[in-house]
Amino acid sequence: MATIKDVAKKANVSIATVSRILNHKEGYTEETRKKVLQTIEELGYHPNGVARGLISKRTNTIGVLVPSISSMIVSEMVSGIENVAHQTGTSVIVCHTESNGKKTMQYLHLLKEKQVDGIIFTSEILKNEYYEFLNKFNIPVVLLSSESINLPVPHVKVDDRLAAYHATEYLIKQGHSKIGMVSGNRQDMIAGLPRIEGFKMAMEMNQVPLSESLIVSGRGFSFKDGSEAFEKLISAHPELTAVFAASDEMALGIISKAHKMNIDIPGRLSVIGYDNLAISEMSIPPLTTVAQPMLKMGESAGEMIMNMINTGTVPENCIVSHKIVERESVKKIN
Amino acid sequence: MATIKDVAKKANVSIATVSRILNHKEGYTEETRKKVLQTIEELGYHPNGVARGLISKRTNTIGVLVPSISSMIVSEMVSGIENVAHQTGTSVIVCHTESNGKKTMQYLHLLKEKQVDGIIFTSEILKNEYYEFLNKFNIPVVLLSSESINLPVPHVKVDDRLAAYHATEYLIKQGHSKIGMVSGNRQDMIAGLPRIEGFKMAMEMNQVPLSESLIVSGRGFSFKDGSEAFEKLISAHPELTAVFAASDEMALGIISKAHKMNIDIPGRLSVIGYDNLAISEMSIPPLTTVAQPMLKMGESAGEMIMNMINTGTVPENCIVSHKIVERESVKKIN
DNA sequence: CGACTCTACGTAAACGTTTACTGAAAGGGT
DNA sequence: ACCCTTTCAGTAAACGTTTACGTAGAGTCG
Repeated sequence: MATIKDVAKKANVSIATVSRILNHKEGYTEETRKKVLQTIEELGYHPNGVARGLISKRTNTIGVLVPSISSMIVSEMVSGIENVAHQTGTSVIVCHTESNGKKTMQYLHLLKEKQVDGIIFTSEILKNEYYEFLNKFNIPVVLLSSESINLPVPHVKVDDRLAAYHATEYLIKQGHSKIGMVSGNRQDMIAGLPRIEGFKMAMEMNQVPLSESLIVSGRGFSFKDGSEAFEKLISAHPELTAVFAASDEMALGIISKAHKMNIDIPGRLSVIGYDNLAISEMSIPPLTTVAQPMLKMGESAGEMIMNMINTGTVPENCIVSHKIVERESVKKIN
Repeated sequence: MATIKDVAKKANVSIATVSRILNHKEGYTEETRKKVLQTIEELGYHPNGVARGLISKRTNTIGVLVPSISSMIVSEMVSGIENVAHQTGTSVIVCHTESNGKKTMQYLHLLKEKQVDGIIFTSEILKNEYYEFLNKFNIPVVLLSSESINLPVPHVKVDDRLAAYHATEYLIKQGHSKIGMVSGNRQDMIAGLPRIEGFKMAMEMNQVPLSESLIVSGRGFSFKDGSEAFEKLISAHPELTAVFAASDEMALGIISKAHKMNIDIPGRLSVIGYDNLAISEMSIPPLTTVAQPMLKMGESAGEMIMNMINTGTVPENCIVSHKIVERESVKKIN
């Protein structure tokens, strides 16, 4: 395999010159540049990124930690990250952590050993342990679709509380006043609690009757969780005309279960979801839902981490805006 | 940042000894081992993978090239790959190539520069240009859910023709004799043509009437493609009682369109899909489909590439078995 | 007790780059 | 003609490891 030395020898110059040419520094004539470039061509030489990384302390690689939640929700964000990373010749190592925290620490070690330039934490809370590790080694971090209350780590996310507020308000504006919520895990400080709060807030602000029994939460945010939680909800509150689901998958679970129970959607029951996954336009009926711009969020996170790496500064948090995409699962009533 | 030198100095040994201890070679007493391990702990030393990679010519990193097709179909395979990779401390760089071929070559260059130990090509045909490049630099490759007729590159995939044959035969066994197919891109030598062939073969072998107009193909394999192709198919052949869709997404498109046209599924029309994506159990009705064991395929491909890397030998191809998972979108008739 | 074999460890080269430093030649001003 | 500056280019150190080779001391054996 040809190295920079081979090129230098064959072109009758020093390796320094070759390096300079490759890196577009100055200090050579157009003539030698041509000559070197040509022998590079002849030799089929490609620079060795590992050697470069060793001395430059930059690997042009970032790590992304994602939990093994719905692959659908994650893959778009990762695409966004890759989009901006690849523009600068940076590549992305994705690590799927199980909810199990031990694996996360392992991956952190792995990524540190690989000398990644930065790490993006996705949809996962940043434990102190993780932060200390990263901080100790000066590895830039950004949180994507997550946040940290106490640690000085920048994040990009949508305002879940506000989005849930809007979703609920949307239902109310369509004339609904008997509204329930199928929530995700209440313990989840990122996607669980805030959405519940937003729901409650919208109900209260609009003087819609609200009781705790109108909110039933699942174990997670999955299809099955949604389906099961909905069953409880609807049997306790058969009068409901609308439901806010904390995720699209849950909304699909609701639709599926409702179908089995012969509850027409949106005829008798309206459903609004949360996420705007690709599948939400494939459902019957197509799902009205609040859209998180996953791709854009990924891109923002990518840009943030790149900035941190390049400038060493800590950027501002980025709250991206959600919007409600209206399809056919919510009916206007009255 | 602590290096091996710091450890050596503080522990009063040479760097060689530290290295030997770290790599579990022989040549030191238990006593010195303890001492070194302890100072490693004290210093918070972590080995630098880049430096190691430079000399050992192994980066413990593999690249995975995936086309930007349905993210759903891809993410499981990637998970499989990661599963086996991570077991040996290897990490995975995923590159999303657009169908556009130029980007693929770019990524190949990137991955070569990063000195990945091997590359997995997913759902993409291996052009000669790619192969030559990889071959020139001796980078192991395996094809996942793809194959090459003329190039000596091992692959893992299901037998698409056979699987399509079985899917069609399944329909026939349920009593259907008026069967159409909504196929993907005919030009696609991997997932397009073979599935059509399998369909035809099953029809012929079972003496079910077959005409070219019973097969209408979409541009790709998407929801929309399925929906559009189905519209054409059903208007030309309103007598159909069953359809074989070349992908689950297409099947969902069919179901959705059928719903709009007031065609009951499976009451009046049975549908069988292909892929067994997560969403196929979320549809109404839940989709009967051909399951490709994506996760397992990813794992097999991962194992194959690891083998190639470690032994330098070329493993056998791996044809994994599909199976039909029966849900509720196909009705038995007569 | 000398020769020989192990064992435990150190020395230094190598991996393929980047870059600070140095130097030579050329050009320009007086 | 001399000095100063600029431009082009080479030398060598450094990055943090692994590893081939060398060596000193301890143990074994006749």
